[in-house]
Amino acid sequence: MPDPPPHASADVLRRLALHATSIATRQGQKLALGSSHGPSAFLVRKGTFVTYVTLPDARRRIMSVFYPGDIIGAPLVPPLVRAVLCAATASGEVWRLPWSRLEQLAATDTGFARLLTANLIDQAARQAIHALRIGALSGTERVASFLIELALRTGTPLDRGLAFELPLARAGLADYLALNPDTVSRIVSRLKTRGLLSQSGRRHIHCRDLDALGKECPLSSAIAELHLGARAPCPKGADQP
Amino acid sequence: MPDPPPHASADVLRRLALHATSIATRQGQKLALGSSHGPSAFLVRKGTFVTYVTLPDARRRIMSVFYPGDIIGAPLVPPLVRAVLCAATASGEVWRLPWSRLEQLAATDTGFARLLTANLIDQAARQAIHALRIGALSGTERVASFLIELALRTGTPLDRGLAFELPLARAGLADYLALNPDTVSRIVSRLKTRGLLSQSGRRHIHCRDLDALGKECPLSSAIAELHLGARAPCPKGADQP
DNA sequence: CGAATGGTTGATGAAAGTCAATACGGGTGG
DNA sequence: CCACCCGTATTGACTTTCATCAACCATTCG
Repeated sequence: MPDPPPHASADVLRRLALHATSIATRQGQKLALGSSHGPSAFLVRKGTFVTYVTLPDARRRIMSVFYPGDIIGAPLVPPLVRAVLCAATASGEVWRLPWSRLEQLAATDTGFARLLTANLIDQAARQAIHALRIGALSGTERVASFLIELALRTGTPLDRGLAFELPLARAGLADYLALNPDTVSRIVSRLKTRGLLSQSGRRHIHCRDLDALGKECPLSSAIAELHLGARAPCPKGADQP
Repeated sequence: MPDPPPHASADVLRRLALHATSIATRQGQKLALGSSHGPSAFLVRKGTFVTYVTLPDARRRIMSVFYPGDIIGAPLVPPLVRAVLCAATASGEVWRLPWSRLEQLAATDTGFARLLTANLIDQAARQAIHALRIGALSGTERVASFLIELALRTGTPLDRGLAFELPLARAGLADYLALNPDTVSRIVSRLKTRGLLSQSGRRHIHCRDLDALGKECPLSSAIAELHLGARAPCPKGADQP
């Protein structure tokens, strides 16, 4: 770990809260990356969010998944292809502020600047891992690596393993992992048959033995290193801007 | 284009030159991303460079391609998997300086800070395009999109088209495009047969009609938008640090 | 000129995509 | 609380694409 985990200190958050508006989100809600007042920045507080683009031939690709603590800046999202920020989980919360305000804060508030840099570097690393996932792994390996990521980031201990919610439906998983919905379904079924996962309802996954799942993909140790330190969501202390 | 093209102004470069060491590189030369003095930063002056990682199962993946004007910071390269920076073209030149020095410069020199930010955002956009390339395009589309990128970035006008050098051999192309060397070879052959490309020697490509090549891939307009503005290599004016 | 490296190409197989029929889950209204 | 309905998920049959292996060819460099 090059840097301490990106735990926003409560102080920094309190200062940030002075400039931000809290937004409660529902599943599928889209958030404009910019308005007439210029580009926006978002801090994820609760839930999972994704950015996606739609290609000329109507294919959709999910570019990134964001977790609590992540900072999303309109200028950092692919500026060419039309990108959309969208709430993935049933309920979520983000803080929004103008990108210019965020830049200003970064210039004047050392604590915030450090937080921002650490988070952006963390995101770049995740992006790199994801590029590897898509470019170098088989379907099963891709699914396994993402499930491990979700388990470590968002999971809660249960019965000697981890339980977590899928922030994406089959089609969303497929769009993120560069696979087909049918293929994702087959792969998940196979993992369940082999006893590596169990599912209750459509979105609840329980993985009894994360190490066994880790054996399914060559990137598991890198993913563990990245996400273990970052597990804690935003610290409490500045709950309402 | 959100920002002016990242032409380093000669002034900024002159200031940067005071802190940097020039390194002439040959094909395949590896550059350490950090030393005992801490992480390094590089500014590409001439030639093409790549970063790659080697997966546990010995597969190699090229993560990024860098062109003149790009700034490479050790902390920004995937910090988990062991990454290597490597000169791709026969001869190249980079300036190296300690990452801490670069940070310091960015904090005190507004012109340089702007240059750095613009370049990092440009790189992020290219990274996003590349993720799309690998995740959403077929083999032929991937190859076409990369050739268009190279033509626009590094090509010189020739006979109503563009001529350029491949910075990577077949295996390198394959590692970057998430394909097999054999498959890349087949695809390039097919493009040549169809008259979209012609090749002289092993690494010289001539594309008579870039629009025709553009029709082979859905991302061509995004790529054109990104790379057209950035064609000019580093301006002259501070040639030796 | 000849060895070595890298490129091409054909035959084959495995993995994932596509299409279509069917099953399930979760919400709604009776 | 149950029955129904819609959207989503699963699964099978088939096709396409790409990877693999192996043999052969072309460049380049000593």
